[in-house]
This record gives sequence, structure tokens and C-alpha cells, in this order.
Amino acid sequence: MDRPELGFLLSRLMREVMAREKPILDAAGLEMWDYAVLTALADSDAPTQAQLAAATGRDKTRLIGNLDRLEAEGMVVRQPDPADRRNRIVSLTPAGSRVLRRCREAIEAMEAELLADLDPADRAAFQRALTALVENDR
Amino acid sequence: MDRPELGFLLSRLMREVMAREKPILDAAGLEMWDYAVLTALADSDAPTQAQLAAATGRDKTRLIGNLDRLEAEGMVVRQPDPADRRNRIVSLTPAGSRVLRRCREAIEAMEAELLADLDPADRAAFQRALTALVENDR
DNA sequence: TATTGTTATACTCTATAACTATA
DNA sequence: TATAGTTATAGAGTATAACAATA
Repeated sequence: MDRPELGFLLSRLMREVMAREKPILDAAGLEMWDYAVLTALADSDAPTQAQLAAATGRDKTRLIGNLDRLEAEGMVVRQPDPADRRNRIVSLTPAGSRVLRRCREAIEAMEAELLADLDPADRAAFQRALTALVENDR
Repeated sequence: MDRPELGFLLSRLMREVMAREKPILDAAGLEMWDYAVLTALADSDAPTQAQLAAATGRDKTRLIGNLDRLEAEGMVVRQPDPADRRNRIVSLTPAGSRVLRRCREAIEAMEAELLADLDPADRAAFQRALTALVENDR
């Protein structure tokens, strides 16, 4: 066949990455989206739920279930914004930070293994290109 | 933040690619999965539905709706396999081939544009790495 | 009995529109 | 009136099990 299309390759690789992430997140009691939310929280500074929804590309109504669960498990807290009490500021708890760090380390190790067979120069170019493509489409 | 994770980057890029494919497929009256099925058909040789399901990574029960629609629109035909009449052999019609070729050309042009800003060496390495990663995880 | 394709069912995920409380 | 967060509802997508025809 022709060279496979980008969409085809990306979806296959995405499926593989998710399959390898699943046991790690399961062990931490996290769903895929919980992890995305925790990661976004670690990278932002005291976001409102609306800002957090935008940062994760998740709809604000769908974010709520994740936050409910994460809050019930003590990984995040929601506090009213004194400046505008319609907003709720979301932040990581120490427990949430710990869980996130553990997952992140395991996932980075998994990714290193996944990429291990690549030629080192190709690996670097791959990561550089991927980052650039995502930056461009912002 | 740390370097973004592979899963994060892949999902963002995947989302962008799908967003750019959508108008092309809409114009052809195809859903995303219809296109995947047509592509797999062009690359395989007279597959049964089970083989086609495996090739697309789609469950056999979910494939049926796509085939029903594609057959109703005259893009594929299902014929009983004379050698084993439990099987149904799926094949592209000339009309299906035409639609597929038009979409494929448009999508390849879209991808070329998407990758146009990359350094040429990085672009080649990116495609090489992506292909290798998908091959490995087969 | 096992397998291919199909249908039926329940379950999850998603999108949309109300609702509340604040502004 | 408009906005942030929440809830409710309906729709799409998915997984699973059963079924008919054939081997």
C-alpha cells in the first residue's frame, strides 16, 4: 500500500500508549482524564474550573465528574475565589501531588522504553517535530 | 512544565488531524470509520468481514453498521464466499474506489500542509520514527 | 460443537439545554 | 443581563451476549 497516513499512524500509536498507561493509572486509582486534569493543575497556577476545562480541552460539564472524584479522594480542593465568588479555584493537595509524581515517573519510564528501539537521532527529531506540530496548532 | 508527555502530544496532534480531515470526509459523505474501512479494503485482498475487522482494529459487530451504509451507497459489496458460505467477502466497487482516491488525495495534501513548517530532515525522521513505532507494536 | 455474521441489550461517553448563585 | 458552576436529559458510541446459518 501507499505510505500509511498520519492519522492512521497516530491512532495506532495513541492506542498503544494508552494501553501501556492504563495499568499505571489503574494502580493509582486514576482514570485517563483524571491524570490529564492533575497534570494540567500542576502546570497552571490556581485556575478556575473554566480555565482548567480550557487547558485540558475538556468540556466544563464533563470536568465536574473528574473533580468530584479527585476531591473525594483528597487529591484536589475547590475553593471559592474571594475576588469573584462565582469562580471556584482548583488546586492540588500534597496527596494529589504525590500521586501525580508517582504516575508521571512511571509513565516517563514507560515512554522511554517505548522509544528505546529508535535510532537516537530519529528519536530526538521525532520529539522535536511532535512538539513543534502541537505548538503550531495552538 | 516538564517536557509534555507523549500521550499528551499525540492526543493533541490527533485531534488536530481529525479536525482537518472532517470537512474532507463530510464532503464525501463519509464518517471517519468509513474511511478507515475503505482504506483497509484497498490495501487487503478480498477480506472477510472478520479479517476486515481485525485489519481496522474495529470490533466485528461495530463494523456492520459501516458496511451497511457503504453498501447502501454503492461503495462496497458483500458477497458470500463460495469456499465457506459462512464468510462474506467484502470488496470495493469502482464508485468506492473513486471516492476513496479523492479523499486520499485531499488528505495527503492536508498532511503535507500540516508538516510543511517542519525542518525537512526532522520531517523525514518524524515519519520514519512514527512508522517504526507502529510496526514494532504489532 | 465451533465459527461467521447479525441482532439485541445494557452501559458509557458526549452534547445540549436548563437551573443556581453570583456579578 | 451575563457568567461560573451544576444538574438533567437525550443522543451517540461501545461492549457483551445471544441468535441463525453454515461448517
